[in-house]
Amino acid sequence: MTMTNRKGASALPLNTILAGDCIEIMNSLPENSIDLIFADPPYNLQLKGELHRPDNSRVDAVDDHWDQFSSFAAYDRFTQDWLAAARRLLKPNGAIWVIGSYHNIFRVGASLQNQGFWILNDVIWRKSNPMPNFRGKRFTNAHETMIWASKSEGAKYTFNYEALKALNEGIQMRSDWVLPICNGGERLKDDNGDKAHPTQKPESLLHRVLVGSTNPGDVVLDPFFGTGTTGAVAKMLGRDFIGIEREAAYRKVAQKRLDGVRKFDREALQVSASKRAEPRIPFGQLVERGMLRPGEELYSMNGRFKAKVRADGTLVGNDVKGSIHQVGAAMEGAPSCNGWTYWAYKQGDQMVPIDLLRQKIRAELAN
Amino acid sequence: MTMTNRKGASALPLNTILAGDCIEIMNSLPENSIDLIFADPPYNLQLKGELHRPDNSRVDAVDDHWDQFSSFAAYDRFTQDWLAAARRLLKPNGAIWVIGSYHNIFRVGASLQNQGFWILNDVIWRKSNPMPNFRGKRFTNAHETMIWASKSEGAKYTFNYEALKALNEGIQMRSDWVLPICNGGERLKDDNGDKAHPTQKPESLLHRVLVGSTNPGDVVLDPFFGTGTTGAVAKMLGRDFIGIEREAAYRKVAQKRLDGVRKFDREALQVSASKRAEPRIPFGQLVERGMLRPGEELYSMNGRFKAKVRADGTLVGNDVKGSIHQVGAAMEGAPSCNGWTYWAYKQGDQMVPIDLLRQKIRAELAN
DNA sequence: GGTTATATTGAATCTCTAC
DNA sequence: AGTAGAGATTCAATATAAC
Repeated sequence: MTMTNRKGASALPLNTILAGDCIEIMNSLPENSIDLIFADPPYNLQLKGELHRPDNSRVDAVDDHWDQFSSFAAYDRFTQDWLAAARRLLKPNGAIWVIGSYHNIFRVGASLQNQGFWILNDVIWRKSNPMPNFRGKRFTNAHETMIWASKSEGAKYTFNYEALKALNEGIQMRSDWVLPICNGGERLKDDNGDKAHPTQKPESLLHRVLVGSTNPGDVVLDPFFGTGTTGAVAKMLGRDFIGIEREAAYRKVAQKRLDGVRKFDREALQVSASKRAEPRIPFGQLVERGMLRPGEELYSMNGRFKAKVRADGTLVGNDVKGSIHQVGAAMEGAPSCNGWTYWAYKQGDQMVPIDLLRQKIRAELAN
Repeated sequence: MTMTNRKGASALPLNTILAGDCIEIMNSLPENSIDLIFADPPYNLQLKGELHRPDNSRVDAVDDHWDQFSSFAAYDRFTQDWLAAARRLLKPNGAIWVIGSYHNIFRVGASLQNQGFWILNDVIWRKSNPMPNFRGKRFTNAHETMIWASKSEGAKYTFNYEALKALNEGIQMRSDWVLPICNGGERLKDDNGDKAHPTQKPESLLHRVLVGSTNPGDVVLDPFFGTGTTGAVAKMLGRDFIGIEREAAYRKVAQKRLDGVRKFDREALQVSASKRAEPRIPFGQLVERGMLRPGEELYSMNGRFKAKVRADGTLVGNDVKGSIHQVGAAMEGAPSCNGWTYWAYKQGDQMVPIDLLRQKIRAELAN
């Protein structure tokens, strides 16, 4: 078992599968120590009798003993208990994902809100190849719901907006994700060749969750580890994981799976970063460095306005003085304005946005 | 006001809009008399400040008084009260639909279950043209959730399986529906030319609901009638409706709308048949799905260049980072480049164009 | 009249840092 | 803790204007 020290000092059993009840084990771990929790709790499915396909073959439904709850009240108690334990573990800026279906997700969502978690999105996993509804009595149950929540309102959760936008070829990622269910070679089998776990989640789903809401080196906890999809993807992506699983059979399959996973190389783990993460360059530096001279004129990109650079890095034009942002906003009569992309200078006949000069400085700083 | 006698004998104010508080009015109507309830209750959005688009225009938010609740507890009481009144009205084999967002739907779902309703499906309305996330801080909120429930477990609810299958070009209807939001000519305007209601639902949505879960002659109740989409579609489809609406302004717009609706409007039927476009497959999906691994190398089909795949679906090579198209263009010094046909991966000795992987996903989605 | 830019808008829990 | 200022941020569908 790898133990490690983090700021705050308590030891975490990183990259291991812990055996036992998830509530007890979570309560034994140090508080405020986890960056992200991904949880796929039992679904409280209430299949009465057996289900048969039209050809009379039996559908292998989720009917394991761990999925039977006597009542909604019992399920609520269970949910509240494991959520409270999870909440204690999360760092103040940590976040949680919970996946479920209509059988349980409404109760989970209400409990999350009641405990002070702040819902950021509900995300729909739209299955591209779901099991059809054999009886034709309802809609094909073709999706599951995930809730993404921060520990509390106003917390600074991690969201790699640009990386997800890149994953989606330049268009911001929506709350509905179209991904296939886990089958084929990815679906783990037990020694009899049967599926090892009834609800194994696809790695593609966890890839998107972890790329979007964690950074390399973060600690990801999965209290219902199952066959370890969360751990496998975390390892690939250079995140640390902690798994908790009660059933020995699942732990065995998961450990074997994890042993076979390789981490992607460092360069591949770099993702597109947001501008917010880049160092801040005051406009005055452009003047100090002589990239723009006091007295030089700047022009709005829409060609409608101009202003003059002053020695202290402010602008003046149309009786307005102030920062590049303030003067731009005043000219447009707008509540705010990004001066970096609003203003340009003249180079011969060309209009060059001043943001290019900032980029030049940033490139210098990077070397 | 049309009054009519049904088996059970009590009079129902069919095809009218009742003015007042929906709980009081529902309690004044005869029990076990309604076939279907469609409810679009307040979402309790809890908006804080103002929001501006990147172009500085202001978003016209839903800040109406009817959406304000002091706490989750207050919202829960309201939900339990109107659901109890609705439940009393439903025939034993009646059913209910409730639509909501993550702000309220989990509380609604839990209350439904607590009161003995039996959830049949949760259905996702995937908006083809949602409002984007302007600040890049969350996923585009691109869907709303509907819960479909029978009055109790084992009830013989109405489900027109074949009609829905026909609506869906012969394929079983799934639990996710892609439909555009209500705009254009369908969006009702007030006398000033502004939108008459902040959250008018599209007729296509109600069309699918009513075709699927009612029969001609059924009575459909909408306790939050608004501009009367439920009534308009019910009238077109030959169902009777009862609307309840507290705000006089909404009632006025709705009545005018209803007066203009003809039964079996052909055009409306066509609106509901959504066209299927060829799905766009972002390159990132090949990475998420494990068809290509982060760190793997791609080669240009002309054999001159190579680049490495990153975890967010971008490429990196020769100091250039970006999409498959951007990096291809940069390497060739070309203004643009179709990365799908430009790049290939190695399979043994073979070079396989990545477009083949995209075709594989498309074929999967067609099923 | 027809085609091409430009403007508007939609159920939204939508920033971060320094003072 | 609250405030002020820097500065980052959008997709699809209509409607209207311009050419």
